[in-house]
Amino acid sequence: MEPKILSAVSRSTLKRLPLYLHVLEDLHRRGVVYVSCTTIARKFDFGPILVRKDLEVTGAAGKAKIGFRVAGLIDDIKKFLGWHNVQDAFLVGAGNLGKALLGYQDFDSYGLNIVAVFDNDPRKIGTRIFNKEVLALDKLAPLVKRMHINIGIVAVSSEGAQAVVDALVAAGIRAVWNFAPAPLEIPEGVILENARLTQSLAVLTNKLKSLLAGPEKE
Amino acid sequence: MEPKILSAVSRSTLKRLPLYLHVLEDLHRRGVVYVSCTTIARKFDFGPILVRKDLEVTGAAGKAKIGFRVAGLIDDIKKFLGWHNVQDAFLVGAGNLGKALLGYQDFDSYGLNIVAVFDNDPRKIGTRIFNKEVLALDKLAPLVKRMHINIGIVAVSSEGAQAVVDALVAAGIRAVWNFAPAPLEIPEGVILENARLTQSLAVLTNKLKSLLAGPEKE
DNA sequence: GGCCTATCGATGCAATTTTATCGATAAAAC
DNA sequence: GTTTTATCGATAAAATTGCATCGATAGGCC
Ligand SMILES: NC(=O)c1ccc[n+]([C@@H]2O[C@H](COP(=O)([O-])OP(=O)(O)OC[C@H]3O[C@@H](n4cnc5c(N)ncnc54)[C@H](O)[C@@H]3O)[C@@H](O)[C@H]2O)c1
Ligand SMILES: NC(=O)c1ccc[n+]([C@@H]2O[C@H](COP(=O)([O-])OP(=O)(O)OC[C@H]3O[C@@H](n4cnc5c(N)ncnc54)[C@H](O)[C@@H]3O)[C@@H](O)[C@H]2O)c1
Repeated sequence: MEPKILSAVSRSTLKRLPLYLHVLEDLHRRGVVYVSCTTIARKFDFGPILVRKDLEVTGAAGKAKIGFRVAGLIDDIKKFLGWHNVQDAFLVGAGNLGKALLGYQDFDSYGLNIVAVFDNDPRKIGTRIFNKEVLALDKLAPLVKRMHINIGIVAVSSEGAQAVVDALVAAGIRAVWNFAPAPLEIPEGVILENARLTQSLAVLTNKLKSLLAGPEKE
Repeated sequence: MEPKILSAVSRSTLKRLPLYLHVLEDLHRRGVVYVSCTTIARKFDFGPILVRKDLEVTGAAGKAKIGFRVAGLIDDIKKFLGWHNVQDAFLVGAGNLGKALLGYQDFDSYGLNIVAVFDNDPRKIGTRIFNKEVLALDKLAPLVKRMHINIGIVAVSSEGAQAVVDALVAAGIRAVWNFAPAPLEIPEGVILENARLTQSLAVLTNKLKSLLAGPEKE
């Protein structure tokens, strides 16, 4: 079957695919060749039918009784997500979070490669973090064009975030991955995706509140 | 109206509440006293009705024509999320991400306060990060009990994550905020919430792939 | 003061998302 | 070789989520 092209693919499905990928790569490392949706679903709190429906969008095909070939499935998901070819990206903001992102080894297996860091703090410009030199913002636009960069990562404070996004867009960036909590504006035709940690935290603390308040009922 | 208690509150709603909070706190800083759902919704790509429905669960009440009192709404959301009282939390994993989390100033406004850090790397134990000493894992259980800690944050590598969660649960932790990509098992009655950056990245790269492949169609 | 307009809050409808059902198929068991 | 069982793939049902409508209300306007 062909993978879905112009994305009627739901966000929920898209967000579950990397979960499967992690499980699959673990199985692959352990030498497992075939896997069923039932086996994958056991790792999560939802059922095998949902897994099957999700995998459908990637174009992967399984066989009755034996399931999907692990290696093939990994390839299909990665291709569908665009992780089979690693994309170069620019990072803006060399603070605490920026450093962590720079030092993260695994991004390449998620199709991402941070090739340069920018900051507006003169004390940081010129220093090296994880063997990458921190560059001034006026280098951003020419380098985006010269290196044909599509992805910009925003890890600056909330106040600076909109200005940084505007600069990235003006420079020709096609997609922005934003870590600041502020809601940002972006023109048509450019992708904005927010990595909001606090959303996850909100779910946690709310559940915890209920748990601590009334563990007797359910 | 009373806030919803035993949570039939959807995850989607829960995840939008912190977004509103950020907008509201911005308005509050700028001296705005009343705000309507329409105004809030303008910052996002969904409508005022959804905002109103979301706010309903917090128990906040607005007035016709003028909307909600900003300060009151902030309080109501924070109370609903459990962010009005700051909870102490333990962090396990003093690596790149762990350092970033430790250095994050704003957690207290999200109801979280990291009070101690643990690691199993003997070279890290005893060092100080952001003025907090890195402790050995055998200190974990007694301190959880002594300090009545409810929240554990996992920022260790995937391989170590399950063992760390097990240790946290054994020590009496009630809720785990996990940053490792591995799917973890947790017993009934303990909350597990995964902060998965790669989910957000998956949405981004997939959209970008579609954008780069066919910008002609929509 | 009466009318107009923006907004809330409630109810009902539409779309999306998840779950269940069922026949087909391929491997395993007997 | 036949039966049994696990799984896929498709379709249909159920549940959830998001959206629209409508009356009520409070403030602004004439
Ligand atoms: N640290 C975390 O764990 C964490 C967690 C969730 C969200 N965030 C968010 O990520 C962002 C960064 O957090 P952080 O802890 O790294 O903050 P930080 O203060 O340590 O770093 C911010 C960096 O951005 C730079 N900067 C600020 N404005 C800039 C601009 N206009 N142009 C270029 N550079 C600019 C600063 O010089 C600094 O180096 C914040 O918006 C924060 O809310 C951080
Ligand atoms: N750095 C990032 O930007 C980033 C982004 C997304 C997810 N993550 C995830 O967060 C986790 C941590 O990432 P990182 O970049 O900080 O890695 P890291 O290697 O820098 O840090 C891991 C730390 O955990 C400690 N550790 C390992 N096993 C342990 C155990 N069993 N008990 C106690 N401590 C243990 C190590 O000593 C080390 O200090 C990983 O699972 C990673 O996949 C990181």
